[in-house]
Amino acid sequence: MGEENGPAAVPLSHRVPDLGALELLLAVARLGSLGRAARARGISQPAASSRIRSMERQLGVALVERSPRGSRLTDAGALVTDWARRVVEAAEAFDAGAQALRGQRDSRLRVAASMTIAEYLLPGWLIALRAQRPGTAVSLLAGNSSVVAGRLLGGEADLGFVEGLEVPEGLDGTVIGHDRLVVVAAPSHPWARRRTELTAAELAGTPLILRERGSGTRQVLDAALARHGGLAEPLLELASTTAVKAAVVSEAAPSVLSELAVGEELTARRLVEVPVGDLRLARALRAVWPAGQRPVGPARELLGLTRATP
Amino acid sequence: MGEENGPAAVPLSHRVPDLGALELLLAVARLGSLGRAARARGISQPAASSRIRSMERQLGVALVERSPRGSRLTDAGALVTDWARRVVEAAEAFDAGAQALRGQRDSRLRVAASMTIAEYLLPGWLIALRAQRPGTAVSLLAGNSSVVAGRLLGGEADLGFVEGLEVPEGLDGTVIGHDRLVVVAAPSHPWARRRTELTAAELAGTPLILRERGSGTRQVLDAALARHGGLAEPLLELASTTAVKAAVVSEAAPSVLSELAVGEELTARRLVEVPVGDLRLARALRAVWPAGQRPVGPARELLGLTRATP
DNA sequence: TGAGGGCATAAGCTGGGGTTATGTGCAGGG
DNA sequence: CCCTGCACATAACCCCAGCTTATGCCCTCA
Repeated sequence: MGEENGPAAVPLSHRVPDLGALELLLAVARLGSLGRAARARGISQPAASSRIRSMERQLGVALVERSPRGSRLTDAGALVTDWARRVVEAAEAFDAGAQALRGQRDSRLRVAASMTIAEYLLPGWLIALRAQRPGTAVSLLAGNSSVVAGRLLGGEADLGFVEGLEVPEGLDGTVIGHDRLVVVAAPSHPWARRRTELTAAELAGTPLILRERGSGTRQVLDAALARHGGLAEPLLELASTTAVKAAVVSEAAPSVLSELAVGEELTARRLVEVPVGDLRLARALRAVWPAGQRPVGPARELLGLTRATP
Repeated sequence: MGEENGPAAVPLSHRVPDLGALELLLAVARLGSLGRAARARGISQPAASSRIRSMERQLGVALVERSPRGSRLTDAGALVTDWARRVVEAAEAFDAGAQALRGQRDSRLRVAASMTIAEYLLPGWLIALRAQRPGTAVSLLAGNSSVVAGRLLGGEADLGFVEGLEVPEGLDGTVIGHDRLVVVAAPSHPWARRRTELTAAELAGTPLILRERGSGTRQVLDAALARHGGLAEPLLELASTTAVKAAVVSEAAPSVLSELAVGEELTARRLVEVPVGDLRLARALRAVWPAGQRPVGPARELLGLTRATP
């Protein structure tokens, strides 16, 4: 630090237009005119005009082609708009999650969910639910299986989501998916080029980069490899999934992570999955509710949205 | 419109903290203190304090637990931080792409890429390149195969990326991955529950939701299904991939889209892939360069980052 | 040729986010 | 035991990004 580091020294937030500008750009792309976009976003036409223009100045690229009959995106503008869409989508997920987190006890739908589900899946469901039943107030509480069970049994939650091998006592549930743990390595790692499948024993014998002991992922891994000689001493123990991913890419050692956490890295090939022949590292993801009380109303609605794989 | 629509009427950008605030929150999570986070982001401690506080007010949730010896995230704060991380990551990709788009002709590395690659893959590569060789100025031009070839042969680009069946005349190249087209349906669609694989003929005979004629995806699909009776009249033709995805979810008709475009939807199970037995809808993604001139310097560097699947 | 849609420019206001200066509370060492 | 250090909060002030209204120009079409 303290070192002049080129343009990278300017923080991200000064180089990327703010969400309002990105949303406006999407509206222009969709509606084909600055004025219409302005109306759609509830601002005046000059405001939209100036905002787009200052975004173009900031990025140093012409985004829209203005004409007396409307505005079209330039080629560069189309590309920028696609990238902007991903930012806005992430912001929508943030918003959906945050709104549920704030949700009061008197919400119409009170959800209790495990961390993994709350983090990766729930925001998407909430967006879908909002599209389907706008105005449904949802509240979210995140915690482990016993916390979820407690809330449901105490009548403080309407629907729960847990990951694990069995349904907690006193609850009914249905499997809505699986959290598969996958062995991942950097594309440059030898394991990424193997022609034969990895064996569980090999995996157990290799020092990995892992979350610290106690994390859900780590526990599953420990248990699954117990019969294969037990997990070798980790090469590195880190506190967050993000840190683990970064280390895998750069440190050239493999790791085992939830498929949900590395989905994007896998499709972009920043990480590569290494198949393991004799090991299935999967936990069921379940929706749960108090035994005998099948969900009704909004809970039933949400449940329907999650039932991807019956 | 014109209708009071509850809290949803407030635009997203007023309900989601701006990027600066999200970055600051990540810094607090990482460093464990408002003051340190403030220094890391180059602002004063009171500014950080007030920013975090106003974010908590905006979200209606306590994010950090202050103590005289530092600040820890609350449970809700950890969740919010995870969601925030995804927004910031999308913004980083935006920034990397936009910066390359602005890049001048005298950049150290001039890249020409097809739309699909520029949209989905290049930003990630550029982030990795920046991590590995900070300060490398990159310029990006997006266009179809012949545009890319023209730039390379004219000496106006150092490295190209194209998708397609063959390497353009005058260029050498290497396959760096595959753009697989996948049949996708809403989880509620009958195809999502099939126990048998779809056949190409069935697919060809079913009205789909598609991009309009002329899009790259559409062309590949047309060609591949020609021998199976040709594509049925589409149920709906839409202008953007996003619109297609939305329609597939709600209209309950399937579509065929690039794996890159639906990766996230698949892992989150908002969409389900339907395997097709007798059809491989894959295009190679290739890095290309003028015949005989193997890339050197930054181009070689970038090429290394993309060689996920040799 | 006049009306209307679409974009740009100008002038003025407002508030969010920044700064410096200063206060409070707790821990640990001399 | 008190003093010093660190971390956070409060106060007072400043600035500019982004908004609004008013207006002008350009092009198209009836």
